[in-house]
Amino acid sequence: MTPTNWLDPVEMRLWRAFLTSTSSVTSALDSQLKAATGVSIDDYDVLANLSEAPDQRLRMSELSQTVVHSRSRLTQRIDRLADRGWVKREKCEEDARGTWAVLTKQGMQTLAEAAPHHLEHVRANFIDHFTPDELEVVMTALERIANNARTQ
Amino acid sequence: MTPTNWLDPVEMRLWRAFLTSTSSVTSALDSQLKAATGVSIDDYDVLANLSEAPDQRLRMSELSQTVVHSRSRLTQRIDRLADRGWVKREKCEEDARGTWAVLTKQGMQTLAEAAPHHLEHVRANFIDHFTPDELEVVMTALERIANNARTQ
DNA sequence: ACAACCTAGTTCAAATTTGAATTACTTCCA
DNA sequence: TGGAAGTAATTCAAATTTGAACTAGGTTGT
Repeated sequence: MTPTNWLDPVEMRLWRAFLTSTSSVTSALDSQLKAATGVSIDDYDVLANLSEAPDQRLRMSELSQTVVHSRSRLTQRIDRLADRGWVKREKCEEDARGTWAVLTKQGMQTLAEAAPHHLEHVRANFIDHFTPDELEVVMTALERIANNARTQ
Repeated sequence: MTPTNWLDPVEMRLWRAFLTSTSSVTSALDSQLKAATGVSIDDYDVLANLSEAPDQRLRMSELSQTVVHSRSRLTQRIDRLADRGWVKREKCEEDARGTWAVLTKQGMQTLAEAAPHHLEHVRANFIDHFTPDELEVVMTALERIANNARTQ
């Protein structure tokens, strides 16, 4: 076995900053969004992705990848969103194994009401702290990371 | 109420990249680490923070802030780590309400065994995808974000 | 000295997530 | 064409997280 390739101090700071910014930003946004609208950030993420998909629908497996949920976790989240009337399931014609998750009118409305609050908080907790230059660099780098993970 | 301050396309890409890179990197690292060592990434984070603290101990409330866990979540995580013999609790002399979470020798050993695997994966999934310039910029920006959240 | 308020940590039940097992289809290929 | 292997999604029980309520100390002002 090769000797451990420790992180140097700068690498370590980057990693720590990533871990901490990640969890503190999402936990702050989650409580703010829940308090204002009753929607969790994971719920919001599902609704937002559906709202932008063609015909406001995505296959369960595709949605589970975009929101980074395990299949069973997504199944159960869609159960709850369906209970609230924000999403419904439809059989998939092309593949009888498949299911579409479809955003309902009510779900669209909920999203529309939540969006202004949420975006305000996304700005306050995240976006507004970048300079324009940083924004570009960080975006590029994080897209590369996200992309790499997606294709693993 | 003021009109919604939507994210422009670049801001949106940054936000999406952050969300996705965040969850896919942590979920990949978590499964790799669990598979190799039986330690979750949250467990690891606790052990690593304790190992670097003076006298390998931190007050529950301080630890809960650094690992971004609610108090009850940390209480229960420490319960489980204590069951495994990796951490123990000690009464705090200065403040009778307080508790120290203390890394045990066994916990230190577990950490030492897990570290090489984990660091390798941190490199493969994250660090190695940055150029040196990006590394600096992203680190600075994310530290600002993390810091801001901490002092809210 | 004591009442009102704050802080540290835990407890408990309900909600959510995990992960292995299961069901029901599809695809591949001999 | 049939059966082995793969994919889509769900189910279920165990593990974890959430959040409100609680216990026990501290702190402050009068």
